[in-house]
Amino acid sequence: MKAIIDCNSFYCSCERLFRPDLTSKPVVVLSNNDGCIIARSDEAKALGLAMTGPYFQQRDLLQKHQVAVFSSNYNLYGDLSMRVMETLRAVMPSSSVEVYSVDEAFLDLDHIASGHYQEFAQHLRQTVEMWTGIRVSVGVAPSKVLAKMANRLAKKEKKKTNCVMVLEDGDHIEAVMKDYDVAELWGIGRKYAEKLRNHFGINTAWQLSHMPEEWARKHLGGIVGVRMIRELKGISCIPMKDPLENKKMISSTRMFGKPVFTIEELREAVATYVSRAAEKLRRQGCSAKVMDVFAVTNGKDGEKYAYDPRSDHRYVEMNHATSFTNELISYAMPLVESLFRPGHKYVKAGVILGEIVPDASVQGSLFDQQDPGRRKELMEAVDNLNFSMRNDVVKYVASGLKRNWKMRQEMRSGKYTTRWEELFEIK
DNA sequence: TCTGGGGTCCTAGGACCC
DNA sequence: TCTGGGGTCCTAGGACCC
Repeated sequence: MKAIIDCNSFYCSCERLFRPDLTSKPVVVLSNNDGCIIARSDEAKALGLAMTGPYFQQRDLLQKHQVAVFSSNYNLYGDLSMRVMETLRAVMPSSSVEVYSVDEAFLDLDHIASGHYQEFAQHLRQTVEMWTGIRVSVGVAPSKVLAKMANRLAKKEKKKTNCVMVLEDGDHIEAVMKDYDVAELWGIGRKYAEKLRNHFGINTAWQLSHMPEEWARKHLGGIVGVRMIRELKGISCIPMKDPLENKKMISSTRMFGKPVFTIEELREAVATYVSRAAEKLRRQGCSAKVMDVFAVTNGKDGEKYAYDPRSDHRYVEMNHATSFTNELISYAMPLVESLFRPGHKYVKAGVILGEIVPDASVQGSLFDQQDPGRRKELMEAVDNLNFSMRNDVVKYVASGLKRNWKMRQEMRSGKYTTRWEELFEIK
């Protein structure tokens, strides 16, 4: 059996942890740049606030109902996420925990005897809440897809289910699936949902589960669709992922707080993103061989916003895989030069690192001038300073000092758990 | 003039997730 | 005025090879 454990309105719960006065009040958290609403508490959902709705369009409604609004505070969420995951690893055999996202983990329950799932899931839920203050919901079922379904149902009826739903018995599963909208399945997005409904008259999970595999292969993304059908039948075929796997691609991209028109500013921004991506790369002990830099323009007046993040990009394969910030920046800058077009209004830029390999297997270059050992120490020192003090306490000049383009974050809460100077105070 | 079949590798793009 | 960021996996199709 598989379980998925999922934090309830995670970002909102994190904010509330340090603002107990907001318990059972509506709370929302905004995306970077304070652009969209990306998390809503139950109370905010009840007010009819749309997920990923643009903030400025809903501002009136938010004010009218005195909703507490926060800019996203990823340092805080990341730290609390780690605590939740550590709790799971303490209660479970740690190899059976797959961290799936910042607020979710799949669990392998093979060590639990049939008939004890409910009890175990409740125990998990209570332990996480007690140790971290974060409330979670648990779904248990024979496959990941069905566990996700159970989890969603548990969340929908928190009172009735006490945030846990176990789907074990065949009749129970059938009854639930007959009533479950196919569009809400994990793995069925907007496009497939439309196609299923309009072309094939499939509306429920139950109907979908009875389609032939060959049909799924043809119409539902090939092997992905076949797996979906099997998972719905309770045959687990989406494996648990190895937690030690490294990322295959690392990126850092941002909308600008204000549009950028000059190459100097674009250079600064890209150098900053390179630094950030390189940090992530070093954190997983890897180097990258290729780099892609892109910039998104906002057309001329009246023209539709071209939201293809790769619409204008340049790509370089480096002499050898590296994770040194200065080296990566020196590869990135010529890309910016060749990308930049005077007179354009840039609204976003980013960098993507690819062909990522563990440091241990990087081939040294014959023509390397600097001693890589020394540079490694330098990078570690920089990372440590930036981690323990304040972000970007040490940075490269190329990444700029003024940073006019930096994103807006007007309502960010304190980094209560990761920065001494922002420690939570009780008076 | 006639002009195969099988394989691999790469990239772009589409779909999905949170 | 103002619409996020960071990923994954899969397929189709082109280029190239023998």
